[in-house]
Amino acid sequence: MSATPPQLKARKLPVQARSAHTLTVIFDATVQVLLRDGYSRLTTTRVAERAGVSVGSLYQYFPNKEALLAAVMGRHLDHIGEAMEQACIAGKGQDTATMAAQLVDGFMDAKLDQVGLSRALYQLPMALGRDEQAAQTTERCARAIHNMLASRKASLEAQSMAVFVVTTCLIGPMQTLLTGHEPTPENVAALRVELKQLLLGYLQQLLGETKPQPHTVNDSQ
Amino acid sequence: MSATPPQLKARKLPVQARSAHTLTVIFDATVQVLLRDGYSRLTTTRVAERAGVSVGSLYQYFPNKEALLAAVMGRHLDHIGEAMEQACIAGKGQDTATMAAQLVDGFMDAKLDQVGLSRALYQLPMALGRDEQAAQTTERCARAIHNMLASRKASLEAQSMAVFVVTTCLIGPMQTLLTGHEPTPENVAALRVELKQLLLGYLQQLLGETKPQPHTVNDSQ
DNA sequence: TTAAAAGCTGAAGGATGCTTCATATTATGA
DNA sequence: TCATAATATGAAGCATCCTTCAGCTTTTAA
Repeated sequence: MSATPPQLKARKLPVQARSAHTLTVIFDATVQVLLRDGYSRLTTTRVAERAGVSVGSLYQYFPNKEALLAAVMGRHLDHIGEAMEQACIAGKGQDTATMAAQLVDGFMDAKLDQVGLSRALYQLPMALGRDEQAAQTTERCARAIHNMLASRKASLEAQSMAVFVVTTCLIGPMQTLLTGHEPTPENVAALRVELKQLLLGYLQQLLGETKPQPHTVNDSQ
Repeated sequence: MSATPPQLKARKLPVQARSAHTLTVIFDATVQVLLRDGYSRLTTTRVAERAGVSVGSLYQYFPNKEALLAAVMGRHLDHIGEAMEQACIAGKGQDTATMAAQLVDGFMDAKLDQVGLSRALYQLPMALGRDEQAAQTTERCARAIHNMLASRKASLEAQSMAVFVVTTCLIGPMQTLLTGHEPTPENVAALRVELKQLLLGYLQQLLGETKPQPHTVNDSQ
């Protein structure tokens, strides 16, 4: 199922405690370097240095730099996947509000108890300057959206997080769609419909068109 | 406002038609290389080659490779920003369904009339193999979610796009939050609340707890 | 105790790729 | 027409960095 390309497979599995430790420090160092220096300055030498091991050790467990990154990302993705599966099991058969809460908390918790790694991986593409641009565009869109919504409801100042959600909740679906196989017109059309439903429901709540749905805000942790 | 770091600024602006054309072909070539060969194989030499100009020409307009990427991404972001502002203007003062439709279509159209570029930029981080992993995790989460929802509603087979939206709509907000400044606990808590509202509303529709909201599905293009 | 296995080291090979600059070509406008 | 500015060229310098490997140290288990 998880068919990892051959060049990305681990070269050797640790058998002694010593090497398991080495593997751990290499992982940690990779994340640190990613966070402190960014992807473009992540070199095998630098990782090894930060980890306090020699480059040779690194290459004992990873056939190449790419495999190292793949492993780090794989770990994180597994963590997310695990968390979501648990959340869904916990939500199974429950009421809708609980399901929603499980999904949100499951995802956010999983991301947040690996904040450093999460940030590093998201920023992976955004070498300095580019993430700045992206942030500015988000700001710009948020302003425009706030402005539009203010035409219908004056007291939006306290709702900046809601505007933020409106601004960003379309990103994930589109990103995922576009990252996969070239999207078909049918998929695109279907996605349009669903996203409109998604936003419509949320905006109606936000603009006070529906009475607040009865649900307990389950503040886990 | 758009404070581009000095090393990323264009080195020289075209004054003759000839150089304007050169700039265009360089942009196009960059996108092509990004799509065909991926980020890791995007070299200035290769871009110049594909563009049919010399490397020197490239460096006449961009101080370095990073600036080239920044420019390409900047263009795309501007396009998105522009589109969203227009959408918001069009939606201003309209009914909620229209607003939702404007936002969705505005965003999707903007992304889609630069599909190639969109895909290239999203994949930028995901050198071969890593995007595969990500896709698998999405699949995994979608299955879990489908399973959970099926405990409440049997006929979900026809709703795969809805499940997809549930699976992915949390990504954007978290990604954006984490990519910016280190998130505060207050922001995190507020986001939890909002995302639960977002999902709750959508899930209620999906599970048939609310009568379908009256809204015209505005199929632009 | 000791041979074999596992793990570690880091200098150096080799490849790649960014960037420069001296030179050549083309365009402008007086 | 001609001087000047704009633009284009691409070989080569320079730096970086991935990766290997022969030898050394530590652990295992017999």
